[in-house]
This record gives sequence, C-alpha cells and structure tokens, in this order.
Amino acid sequence: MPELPEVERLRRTLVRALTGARFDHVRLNRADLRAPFPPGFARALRGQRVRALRRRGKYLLAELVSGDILIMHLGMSGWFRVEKTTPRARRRRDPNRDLETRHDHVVFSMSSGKTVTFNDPRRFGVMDLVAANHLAGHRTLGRLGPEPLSRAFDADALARRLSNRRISLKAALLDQRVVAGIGNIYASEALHHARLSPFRLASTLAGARHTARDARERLVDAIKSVLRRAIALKEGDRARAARFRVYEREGEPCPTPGCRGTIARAWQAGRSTFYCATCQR
DNA sequence: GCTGTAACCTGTCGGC
DNA sequence: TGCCGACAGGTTACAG
Repeated sequence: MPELPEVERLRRTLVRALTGARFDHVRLNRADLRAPFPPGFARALRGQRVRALRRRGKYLLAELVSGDILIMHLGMSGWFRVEKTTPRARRRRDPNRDLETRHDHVVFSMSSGKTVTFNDPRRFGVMDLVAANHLAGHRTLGRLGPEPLSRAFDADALARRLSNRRISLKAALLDQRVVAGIGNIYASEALHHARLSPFRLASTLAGARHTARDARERLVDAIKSVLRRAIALKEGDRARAARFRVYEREGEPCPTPGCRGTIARAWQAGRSTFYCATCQR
C-alpha cells in the first residue's frame, strides 16, 4: 500500500517523465475516482507545462508553470506506469496486457515522449487541480501535519499534536494531522522500533516528565529511521520478508535483540496492528 | 470539538 | 471447479 516511502520512490521515477514536459493530451477513461474529476479537468491540463514534482505526505503535487497545482493521491491501490509513447496503431492486443490495463483511469501523454498512466483497481485515488494560492486552504492538504523527515518534525512538535488526544498511539500516527504520510504498515513498524505499545494513550507522550520526553524522542527517531530505510530500499529488496519487522509477522519471534516475545496481531481503529506485547510498553 | 465506525472499492484467498 | 464471504487499507462522512 502506498505510504510515504512508496510515494517518494514513485515521485523520483515520475520526475524524469514529467518535469519540464507539457501535457500534450489527457485522457480520462471514467468520470470519477473516489470523487468526480473537477469540471474541465483534462481540458485545463492540456498544454500546461510541469515546473516541478513535489510530495507532501502521501500526496504528489505537480507544480505547473501557470501556477496551478495538479494534486494526486494514490489511495489504496493507485500507481503510475511510465512508458514510451507509441502510436496507437502499432499496439497489439494481448490478453495479459488487457488485464493489466483494465483499471487505467487517467492517461497523460507528455511532450517528453512518455506516457504516464494512472492505474487504480480500487479507485480510492484522488486527482484535483487547484491554484497554488488555494493549496493552504485545501480541505485535506491544508490540514496535514508536519513532514516526518523535515526538521519541523521533532519531539516538541509531536508533543503539541498529541496533547489532550485521548486516542491510542497507533490511531494518532494514522491521523494525517499529527504527522503526514504514515499509514498502517509504518505506524506498526515505527511503534515497534520505538518499543512503544500501540494501545498507549497518545496524550501520555505529551507530558513534561522525562519518561514522556524520552518516549516521544524515541518515537520521532523511529519514524524517521523506518521511513528513511524504506525509501532507500532498491527494487530488488522489496520482498516483504526483508522489509518489515512486525507487519504481517503474527506468530513469529520478536526481532528485538534479547526479547523473547512473539509478534501478535490486534484489531485497532479499524485496522490490523502488529506488535510485541513483551518489549512494547 | 473529539472519537469511533461504516462506507467506498475490487482483487485475493480460504472454506465449503 | 465454482461460489461465497472475509479481508486488505486511506480517507471521508456521519453518529454519538
């Protein structure tokens, strides 16, 4: 599932196809994803040139020379495919290929000679086009918490956002207003890395006592470390067994050195949580 | 205002 | 083999 590391890696791939290029043609294969495309979406994009491709949390933001911003969110199953543009007549029908392209919802033909296709079987993705000066007021982007890999995200910033929050730590990490870009997988991973129970009340990390301060410093370090490591993974390292310490490892021994616990699974905030009850407190 | 939960959606997997 | 239900998860809407 695309969380911050996956979106960042995708951004680095898309930069080459999009930056400096113009949208020669935009094809929408349906009228909506999770929400309808804004009126005139394809027409408004056509002819526009991409100045830069940024990421904010799990959102990809294509800054256009005109000052508009193309907002893209992958949802649960969205992904982009980059291919060299080929004339339609030369494409041959291929049943496997048809299966792969069944959920191609948006096709960008770029002046770079690349075709960038958005494929999203579950259609939880989002695309929107807004003026740059409306970005801060955007209903979701405008409320996002700090970027976890930025200097702005430190123990003090975390304390401010967890203060008075009477929800679990796991639920807090999933709240994009607390910190942007973490999803179900990396929330479990970071909490295990920090040796903090996913069931602990979020506000207990906001206190002035040194134990609370120590815990939130561990959590900030764990979040940064887990995300950086995931971003740095190469294509060949993507096997889940190599990537995750607790996620989808129910029943396996806890990987923390010296811990004799077993990874358990619980249902929390409507999501699966993987944790070790022995070393996560 | 805050919190928890259902709903959206479709591919996959296990059980029958 | 085929059908059916459960499950996965990011975000939003809604109820309490």
